[in-house]
Amino acid sequence: MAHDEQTGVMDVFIARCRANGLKITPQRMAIYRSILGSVDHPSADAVYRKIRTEHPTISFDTVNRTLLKFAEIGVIRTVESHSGVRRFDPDTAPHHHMHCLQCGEIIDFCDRDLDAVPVPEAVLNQFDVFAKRVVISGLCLKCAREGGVKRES
Amino acid sequence: MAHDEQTGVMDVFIARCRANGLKITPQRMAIYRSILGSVDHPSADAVYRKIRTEHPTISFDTVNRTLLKFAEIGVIRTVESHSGVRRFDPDTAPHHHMHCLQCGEIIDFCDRDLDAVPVPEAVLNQFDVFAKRVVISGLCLKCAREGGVKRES
DNA sequence: GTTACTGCAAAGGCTTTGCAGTCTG
DNA sequence: CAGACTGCAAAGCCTTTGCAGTAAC
Repeated sequence: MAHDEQTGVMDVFIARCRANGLKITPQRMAIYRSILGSVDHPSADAVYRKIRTEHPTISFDTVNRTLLKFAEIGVIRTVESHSGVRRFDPDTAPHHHMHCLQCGEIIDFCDRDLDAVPVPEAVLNQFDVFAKRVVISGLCLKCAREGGVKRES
Repeated sequence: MAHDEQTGVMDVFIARCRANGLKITPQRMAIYRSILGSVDHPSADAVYRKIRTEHPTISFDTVNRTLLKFAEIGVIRTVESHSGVRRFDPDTAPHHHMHCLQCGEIIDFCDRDLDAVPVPEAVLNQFDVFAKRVVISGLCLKCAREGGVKRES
């Protein structure tokens, strides 16, 4: 990511916070910068452990509360998960998920055709649609090689 | 549901258990029958509370363990969730979800066109696909009426 | 009779809440 | 300076684990 692009992203972030009445603190800047660089879908704990290397005094609670706040104002998202642990997604652009039933990994992928699938009119009538995504469940290559899940087809 | 149809469903269920080496117990029968009648996506606790009215002596642990076992052998599914509480889905046929960001409700809907969306070849090459579903995020009518979420577009 | 399941209890993990001190605007 | 944020600690849920007794096959 080029330096001016990074600056631009942070400017948008700051404007977004201000627009929602959130104060700009060093912790929030660090947390946002950290999660922006994540390609996976980290849990609050994963973000905490990563950020701790640069900001040893930050607390887990601040990280967790901040991530929830960010999700609330829409600068990040929470992703659907089967594991019982909440995970966050810094990518708010439309994209889709492959979800491994064995290891729980969630892998992003993009596809213009899937982006374009129409929302049925019946849904539009009874729901205020913000976003849509295709979620594919199955096994990642690694887990498939290791023998798959215990399941009858 | 007609009586013979109900019987048929239970027969399939029993055969499925036997094929996976699971014993048929009154608890398992009751739990399966209970969740079959659910149109929502109950948590283990919800199933427990519902089943308790008919089987006051059943324990929460049995319900929870049984639901996990059922999901393992594929007679039910777990659904992706944002809330941190695991939820189960008795409907193993392909269908899609509307997910309310405010109240967390997950509403099923069916759509032939969405069932038919093709999985990209790039995904097929790096993933063993079991199922796919379209997940629509937004607000249900009730929550939309109550003012929606705090979020900047 | 053997193997697996149930129910109870305890432990474990993640998330949420309350509060005093501190910092942003 | 006022209101909001941070960090610490404790409490709250939900889920998982171990074990003895019991039931299915």
